Amino acid sequence: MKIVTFNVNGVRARMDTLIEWLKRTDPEVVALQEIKIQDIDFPSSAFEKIGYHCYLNGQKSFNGVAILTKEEAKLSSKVLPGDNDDKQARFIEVYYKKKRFICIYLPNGNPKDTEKFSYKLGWMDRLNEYCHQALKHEEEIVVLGDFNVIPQYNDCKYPERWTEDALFSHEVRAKFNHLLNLGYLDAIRILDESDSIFTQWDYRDRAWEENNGVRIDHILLSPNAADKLEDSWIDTTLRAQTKPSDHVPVWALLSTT
DNA sequence: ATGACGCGTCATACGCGA
Repeated sequence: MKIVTFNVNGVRARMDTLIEWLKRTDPEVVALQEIKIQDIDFPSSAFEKIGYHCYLNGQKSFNGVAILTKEEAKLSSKVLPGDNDDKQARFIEVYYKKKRFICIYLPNGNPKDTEKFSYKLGWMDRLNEYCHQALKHEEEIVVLGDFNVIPQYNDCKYPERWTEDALFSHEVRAKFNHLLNLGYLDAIRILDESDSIFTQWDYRDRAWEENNGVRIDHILLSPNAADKLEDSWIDTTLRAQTKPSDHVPVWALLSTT
């Protein structure tokens, strides 16, 4: 089962790219972030036409997540518990072929001296609690999306430039490590410990040309799901094409036996 | 310290992202 996560930075702006890419690469489960559109306006028919079912948690202008599946899935939640006042569309979960897929767009959190940062920390606490509870059911769990977390020094080109940033702050990295310590495994790092494997490059300052990127899009696997990991990789080719997202897709191949 | 680039919007300036 080939699965992928991709922050598209606006689904409407990316439609031509997305449809061609899906037809060419043929993933079975697709997690999208920053669709930046209301559910009612989401171009579902274009995806249905190429064989996908669409599960949406969108909102106008900002944020918004979706999961696309080849066969019908069961939508199980659009709410990350723990904050009844949270109106931001950053979470969607489906069951598909006896696996639980949790697609997230974790808050950016900058600037650090604002309520945006405390919202990020609270959101991560809620995610950790949710993922902790989920492990008790002995299901195979896949948590994937844009985490807005640079886990380690070699997940960016210039760590010294990120020390005061919400993506690399000690508190944020500690909470990400807490999630790993629950037993979830980083699908990319299981197979590749090398430097300079990034998933996002700023549009500005020739960041792509100079490979000044960060690794912030992740696929985390519960231990029983990690047992089935056959391959994982980051496909950077889309970033060099016309009118790209600033992020690229992160892939995993899971055995179905 | 600042601004650059791209997307979306109660658009032609601004909020937001990373």
